[in-house]
Amino acid sequence: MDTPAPALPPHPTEDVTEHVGYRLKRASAALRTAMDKALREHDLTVPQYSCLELLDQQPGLSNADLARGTFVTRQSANVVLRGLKEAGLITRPATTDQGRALPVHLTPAGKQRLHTARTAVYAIEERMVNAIPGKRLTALLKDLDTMAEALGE
Amino acid sequence: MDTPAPALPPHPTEDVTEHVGYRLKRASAALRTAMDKALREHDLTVPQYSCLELLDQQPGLSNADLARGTFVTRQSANVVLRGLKEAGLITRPATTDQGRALPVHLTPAGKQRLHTARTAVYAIEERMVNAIPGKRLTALLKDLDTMAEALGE
DNA sequence: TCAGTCATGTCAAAATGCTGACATGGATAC
DNA sequence: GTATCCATGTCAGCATTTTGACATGACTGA
Repeated sequence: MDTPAPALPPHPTEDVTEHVGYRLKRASAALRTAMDKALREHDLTVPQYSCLELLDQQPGLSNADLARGTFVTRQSANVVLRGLKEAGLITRPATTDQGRALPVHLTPAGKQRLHTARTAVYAIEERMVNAIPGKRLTALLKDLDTMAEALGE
Repeated sequence: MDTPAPALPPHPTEDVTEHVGYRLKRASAALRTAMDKALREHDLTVPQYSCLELLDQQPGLSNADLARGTFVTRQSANVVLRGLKEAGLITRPATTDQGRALPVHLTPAGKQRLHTARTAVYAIEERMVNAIPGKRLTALLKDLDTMAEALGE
């Protein structure tokens, strides 16, 4: 009798909390909570911060671009942008010559706010990164990417 | 002149999309979307499914327990439970002898619904798991856990 | 006994996000 | 040219989730 091993079933445990999905959600929720708390002191929400960060690196992104980049719908992104404009952190033309996409840019105030908030956020990410063996970091990043792609329709 | 290397900075890239937080969010969002789509055919939302799954493994959990287990507030969990009760998938006493916590249980219909929906969800998780080198799965699970703990105050 | 603390359940209001729908500008096929 | 398709921005309505607040039951320490 030698079936090589009890052959851990494809879905190993009956304990949901052992599943990848659960762990993923848990880690993600923890990050979200930590960022939320940290950003509150800078009067920013997580989606707002995410938009600022993307705009800092790629000025001129459109609403739809930002929606894709922050993993929400165009409609949700639109609301975020309205808030950021209201706060004077971004500019957005009412019209454009070419196409429909309206390019968004950070104002000086926007850059300022982002730069101060960033230190708080980076401190959080540092806590995360330092907690895992440096050796595995790149593998972790790759695996997260791989999973995301495997699910992308 | 021989600084040993460009000495990859503690926060390696200026590209946000390379950060762990971004990848985490991306993977989590992809999973959420996939589950949402799959569960819709079973008339369940992701939080509803999560509650059913937890209750199947640990009958008698309270609303607060489920809130912690699904990473939402007590108030949100309460709304979810109301929906599940409305749909006849769970039972929840109006009062209790001991304490305030009201134990929730699955109805036969609840178990039934869970079992059919589960196959759809497991198929998704399978896509995820199969995409990553089996060797790294346990390390990945551990790292996700480690990160969550590192952030939990 | 009794005051203080904690966890639970719940109400109300606000914020946030999504689905569905529509109009417009651009690109493409014919 | 024109018909079709796609991406964008936006409106409206609905669902979900959170924050803030309050009352209740249980435990603890004085």
